[in-house]
Amino acid sequence: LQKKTVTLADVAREAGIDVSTASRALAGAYGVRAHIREKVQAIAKQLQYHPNLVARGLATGRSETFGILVSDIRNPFFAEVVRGAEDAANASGYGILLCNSDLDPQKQMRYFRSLLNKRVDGILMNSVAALSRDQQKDLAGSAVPIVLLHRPSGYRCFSTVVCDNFHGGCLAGEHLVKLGHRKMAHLTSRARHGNLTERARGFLKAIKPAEPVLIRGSHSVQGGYDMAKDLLGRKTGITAIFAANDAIAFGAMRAILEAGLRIPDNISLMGFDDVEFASIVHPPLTTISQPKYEMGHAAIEILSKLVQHRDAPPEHRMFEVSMVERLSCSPGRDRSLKCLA
Amino acid sequence: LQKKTVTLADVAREAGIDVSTASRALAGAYGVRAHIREKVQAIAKQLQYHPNLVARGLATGRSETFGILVSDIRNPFFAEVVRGAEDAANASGYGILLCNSDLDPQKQMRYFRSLLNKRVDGILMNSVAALSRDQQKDLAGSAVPIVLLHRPSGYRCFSTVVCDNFHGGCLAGEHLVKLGHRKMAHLTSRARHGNLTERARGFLKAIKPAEPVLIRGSHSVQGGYDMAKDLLGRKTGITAIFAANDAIAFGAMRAILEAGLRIPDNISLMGFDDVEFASIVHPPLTTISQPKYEMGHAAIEILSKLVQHRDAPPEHRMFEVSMVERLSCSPGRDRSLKCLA
DNA sequence: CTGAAAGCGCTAACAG
DNA sequence: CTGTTAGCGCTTTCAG
Repeated sequence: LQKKTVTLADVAREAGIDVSTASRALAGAYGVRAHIREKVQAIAKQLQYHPNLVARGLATGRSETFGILVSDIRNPFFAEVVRGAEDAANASGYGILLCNSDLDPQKQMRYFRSLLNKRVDGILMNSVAALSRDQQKDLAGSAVPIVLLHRPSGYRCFSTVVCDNFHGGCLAGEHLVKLGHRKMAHLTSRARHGNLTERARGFLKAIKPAEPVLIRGSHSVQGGYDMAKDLLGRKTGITAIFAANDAIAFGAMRAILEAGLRIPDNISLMGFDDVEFASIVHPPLTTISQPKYEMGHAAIEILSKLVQHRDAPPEHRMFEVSMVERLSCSPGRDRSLKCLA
Repeated sequence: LQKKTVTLADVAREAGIDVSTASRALAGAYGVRAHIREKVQAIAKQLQYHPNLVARGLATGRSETFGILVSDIRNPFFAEVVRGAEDAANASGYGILLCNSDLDPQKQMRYFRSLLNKRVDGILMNSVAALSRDQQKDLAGSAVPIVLLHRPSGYRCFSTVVCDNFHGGCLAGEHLVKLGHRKMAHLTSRARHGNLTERARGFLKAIKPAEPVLIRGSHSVQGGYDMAKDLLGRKTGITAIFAANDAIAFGAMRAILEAGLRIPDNISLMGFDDVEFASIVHPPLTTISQPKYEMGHAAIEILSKLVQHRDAPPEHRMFEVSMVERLSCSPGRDRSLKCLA
């Protein structure tokens, strides 16, 4: 923490040896006599030597840094993933360069480019779905390992970390059906979005032969609010709602309460993700839980591995989901009459 | 995005000039004939040249990167601040290295050190309160500009970005008093924490001569839950609670509801921060709003300025707060009898 | 205005 | 085992 930074040359001079020897001595032994290594290490500590990682990066071609490109860190889902990623990175001596893309293709590509220019050793992106075919090809053509948080439709050269979205959708559907619900709605994204599509597929399959009222909008709190308001205005007589993620569910919750209805008495509500606030809202939200922190962690582990073995094939990890039952759902069949919607 | 990276030397060779000239040409003119500059720029684009920022960093001593050291990005408050910071950084061509310290002094110092080793151009830290005198001196002694999100008690060499916590506390107190509350509680942190202390001071002053029941714990959702549970168990007869931040308020909210009480009918509740979920919980939380995004933005602006003028004095910016009134508070005086607490 | 040369601090082949 | 020699790719004096 000194003003005048001490370099490896200083250490070497003080020890009366060459910088290359000093480098090796500090690098972790191998090919340097024990007593001289210890001496160098002692001097390094005494002089408070700290390697200039920029210089090392230039010499080695590795920056000991990963890039993370999410749509918005304010989304609690990503915050959790990023935290898991950061912890994993830190444990392996890596740093994290954070970028927020808002899923804007332009921004995404610009950030990607700048991460490349900074010579990151790998990149974790939440989605390439908004990118054109050519843009995706550009990413694929770059030399850096990339792991995605969804299954891309096209290129197979990306690694992926996902949860079992399909199964999650099934769990939600099965739960609501078991509770006796027959007329249900599903609130999901308008945009093409691999994960949410899978959730919808699982849900549809599970509630068959029933068919949900399908509403599409923005997969955000505001979007959930808008969709639910629209839904309630239509008087469809549904008794339960499955929101494609918790944010949508929170928005829907507000719309439902504002409409003078009660959860779960009049309408049952389920979410997906299990963000922290799912347990804090009132009523606490029944939702499908995915291991966000672990997924971020796993993504970085994959990148670390890929850095070691440059030629290793992309890796794919799928995490199990589970339903966490709280208080936002109740039996549906016999109550359907009471439904004011 | 090509496999074989093209260097400045490639561009120079193609243009038939020296790398130094090419460097200047791309750097932004100055001292190079217009037509040759354009030629170089054209070739650079055609060859898809992208500067290696690690190399540039080594040469210039600047990394075009800021470090951000927050306790936990999963805290929505910090997510918002970081997003503002990232946007500001990006706008000036900077990147953001994100670290989560959990306010653990060891971790904090380790991260700080590693940011220094990566040669970041400045650091945004949320707090140094957990650090010892000596550790703070270490930070102060480093050459990088540092901006803090609170007023440190000791060293004056840090820049700061804060909101008017004292005034925010006053606003909360005045509001509750105006509503007729006389017996109130304040839920705050156990740890020394500049910002929260200020809020408490403002609150105390505003409700004078009334004296609040003061409860201390962890400034988190769980902490709020525990504190409120403790409080309600004591049967103090309070009719309103001012939580030192929204997280505490959310926890308190759950404890209150679990105790079979209603907000605001039995107990009024106020928070501080105005995170997104303050408007989503039920009832929506009345709280003191501080401009989180703008504060992160401002912090980076200060760092950018400090990078330019290395010798400029530390800068201090205080942001105004405002009360946003939602539905978690109601008149207190005549209801005090109804209070079951 | 432009080229030559030096160097940022470190690593990595290659001799000795 | 250790020192010598080359760079990594870029910026930046300093001459010409």
